[in-house]
Amino acid sequence: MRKPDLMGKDRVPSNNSINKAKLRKGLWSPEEDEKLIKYMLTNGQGCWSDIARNADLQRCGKSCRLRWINYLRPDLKRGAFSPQEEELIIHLHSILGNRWSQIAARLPGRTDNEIKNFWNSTLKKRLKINNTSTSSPNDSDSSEHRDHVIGNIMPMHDHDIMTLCMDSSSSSSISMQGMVTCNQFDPFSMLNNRYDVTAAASLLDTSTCLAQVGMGDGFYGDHYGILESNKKMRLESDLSLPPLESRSIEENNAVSNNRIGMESNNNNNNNNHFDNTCFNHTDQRFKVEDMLGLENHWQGENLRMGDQWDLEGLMENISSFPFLDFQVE
DNA sequence: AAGCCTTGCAACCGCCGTGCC
DNA sequence: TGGCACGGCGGTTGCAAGGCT
Repeated sequence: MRKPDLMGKDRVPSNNSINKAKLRKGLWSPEEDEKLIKYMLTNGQGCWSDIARNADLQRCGKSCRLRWINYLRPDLKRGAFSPQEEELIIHLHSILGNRWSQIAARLPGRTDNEIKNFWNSTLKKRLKINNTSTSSPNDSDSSEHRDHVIGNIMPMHDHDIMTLCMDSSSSSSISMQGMVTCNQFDPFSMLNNRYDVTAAASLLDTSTCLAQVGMGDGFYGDHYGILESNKKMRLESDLSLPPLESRSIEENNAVSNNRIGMESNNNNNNNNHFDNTCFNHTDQRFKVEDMLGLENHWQGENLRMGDQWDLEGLMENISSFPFLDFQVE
């Protein structure tokens, strides 16, 4: 925490920064929060320096952006991280490293700052303790589960991670029927037998779903190379990377701003209520790939929010998945 | 009760990439 | 092509609150 502080205190006003000299630093007051919230809900996201100016905030745009993203955003989750979230963070961190924004993108309602803080203050410490206390001589042969069993934290199966993502992604309102189908197949329980055709088929369902949500993202792009060179060996861990969260609320808000204040909030799936907001995530109409940054042209191209994914159709196009090199009978 | 220590986390800082002029 | 503004990101700081002695 920082004390509210006027920049003028220790800043020498320059000729071209008379306005900057008035910029505040430190903690945000409730009044400032209110101004920013009001402005954002009325006007949506734009140029942050304009927002700071137009909202009558003596803050730099950067500060406004940070405040909004990390604290005021309506879709933010509040409260402690659930065990599933913890496990997901650990899992993602094992894959992504300190790319907090990437991790946050896969944890709906959580910010990179929040995750970073949580990692540095809690998880890092816990893992350190666990690593020193639980290492056993037999650990070496359990490399297949290395990503999921860290210290004595409860191992979480990939489908759990998937489930978590599905649940917590509900605010994005993408129909997850396809995902549910994946879970019904329980593909990960069969992963130990990689070359089992049934497992492969189930796996395909999962990868289809994942690909539909995740392809086009830079990370998957990176991993495509890995998969190309080491497909089968890496399939498990790659498939366990949960889908990206839908785009940030700012972007969603930009779409739904017209509705703000005009519709009641009937989104029962969204736990993150914001007293004076009326975001309606269930009725947004724009392409899935727009939300998810997809640029490929698969059959999901024209899917819209609320549409169901045509898994059967996708299954017919198995060969279109470049990172699957096994054959389905 | 008071002082010290630890923890959690909001916010800042500096760097980098991108777009515009 | 260089300079500037801006947004985004990861690392770091420093305050408040709670715990401990």
